[in-house]
Amino acid sequence: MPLPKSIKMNRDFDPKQFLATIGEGRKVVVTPRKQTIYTQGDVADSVFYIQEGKVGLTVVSKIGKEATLGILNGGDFFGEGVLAGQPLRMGSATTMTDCELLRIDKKAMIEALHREHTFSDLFVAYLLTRNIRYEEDLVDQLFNSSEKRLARLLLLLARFGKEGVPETVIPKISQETLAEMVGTTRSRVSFFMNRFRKLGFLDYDGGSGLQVHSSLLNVVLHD
Amino acid sequence: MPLPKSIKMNRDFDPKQFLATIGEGRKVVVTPRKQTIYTQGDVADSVFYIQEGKVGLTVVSKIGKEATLGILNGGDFFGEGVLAGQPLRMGSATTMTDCELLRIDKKAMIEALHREHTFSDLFVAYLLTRNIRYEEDLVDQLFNSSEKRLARLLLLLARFGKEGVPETVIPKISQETLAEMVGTTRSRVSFFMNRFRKLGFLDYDGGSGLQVHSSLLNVVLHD
DNA sequence: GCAATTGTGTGCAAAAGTGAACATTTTCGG
DNA sequence: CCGAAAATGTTCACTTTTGCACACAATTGC
Repeated sequence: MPLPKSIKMNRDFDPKQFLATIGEGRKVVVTPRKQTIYTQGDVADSVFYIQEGKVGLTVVSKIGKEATLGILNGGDFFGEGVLAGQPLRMGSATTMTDCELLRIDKKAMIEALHREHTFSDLFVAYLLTRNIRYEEDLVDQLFNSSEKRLARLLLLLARFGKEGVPETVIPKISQETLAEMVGTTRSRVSFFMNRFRKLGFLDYDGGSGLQVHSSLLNVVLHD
Repeated sequence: MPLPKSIKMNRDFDPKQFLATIGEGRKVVVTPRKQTIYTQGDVADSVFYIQEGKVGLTVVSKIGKEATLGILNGGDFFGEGVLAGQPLRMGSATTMTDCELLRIDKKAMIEALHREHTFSDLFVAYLLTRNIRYEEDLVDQLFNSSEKRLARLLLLLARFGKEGVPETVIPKISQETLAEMVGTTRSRVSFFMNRFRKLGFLDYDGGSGLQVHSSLLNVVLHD
């Protein structure tokens, strides 16, 4: 096998081949949307891999405030903290769409990582991109105002479709969730969303999703 | 080899044994403190491993604001973004003490990860703990006020020595750096530091390091 | 279809945080 | 030991953010 130029995330990875590399201790889980996969505080003993669908990761603070740490897609892992020895889930995982997940026992996961390079690479690639994303999110929090953070989030959500397309539709997401991701209050999100709309940076009218004019919204970020 | 219960960070890892597993493309680098290892925007072609010393990671925003993303210690890696295909350094790395680093070419790193399970485990363990730390930092930013964030940071810095010791000395770190890590202004840090001192949560008098009374400072976090 | 829930648009006072100024105090190289 | 440079303490006007409140949509589940 030729040595790769970098450790690549292979999103066209064939699930069936993948399944074959793990013997016991793995199970396909199919869930409808808005289903809880695990809850903050649960005993942790497995890692999940998303074959299909979107999963949201959230945390609740001592005083009941809620934060959304990220939205994961097909090809992503979650609950991997258990591999570092975390005995309990530090947050909750909920499906945001109908999902097909792969639940892998901790033991089977460690075994698979040792046995299959393809799989190990896939996992390391995921960890690296996740690290980069967390770092970017942290920098965003440290540098930017809530208005800019919201603009960035909308751009990130929009870019999930295609590259280079000037405007994209964002599925459907409540201002409450946006607020939890940006780290601000819902009223603030409502205020900025209306501002962006008035400035023509995006369109929405209660119904369905919202249309983001990326090139225009970008102006907010770069001041 | 028996299968481990979890992927453990092995901080007693023998550097010499480690060196042996990597052929060409690795080099021991010895630097005095306050030395720049790489700067934001540099072309990236290698990963670093800290054998000895402390390294700070910083980022500068477009408007010149500076943030410190973390302080790494012996056994940590940095610059690993290159493995995910990042062509340029997204931040700067600077030694905070005299350091002994291992510089590993990207190619040699990927090779080593494929060849040596011990090394691969070490790296994956590092990525996992780093992920957890970033996640915690992000949650901290989303939930807590700057006073609490400062308290948490001081507790984290203090705990680096021993476990269970009620009070510990933090080396020496400027309020400026603390501010960059907490994500606030220096004047604010000065204000809170004095408050903590008046309340007897910590001691310092210009000179040397500062003494943190962990159990007392903990009160700030838990309100 | 209707009631109950969930989402949105506003306004506003109080709290938190910023940024810049200026006075001291410490550190450190020579 | 001295003076410059770095670090710290303090103040203050100004901005941002929060945490409510309340009035209306829009959606969902009987």
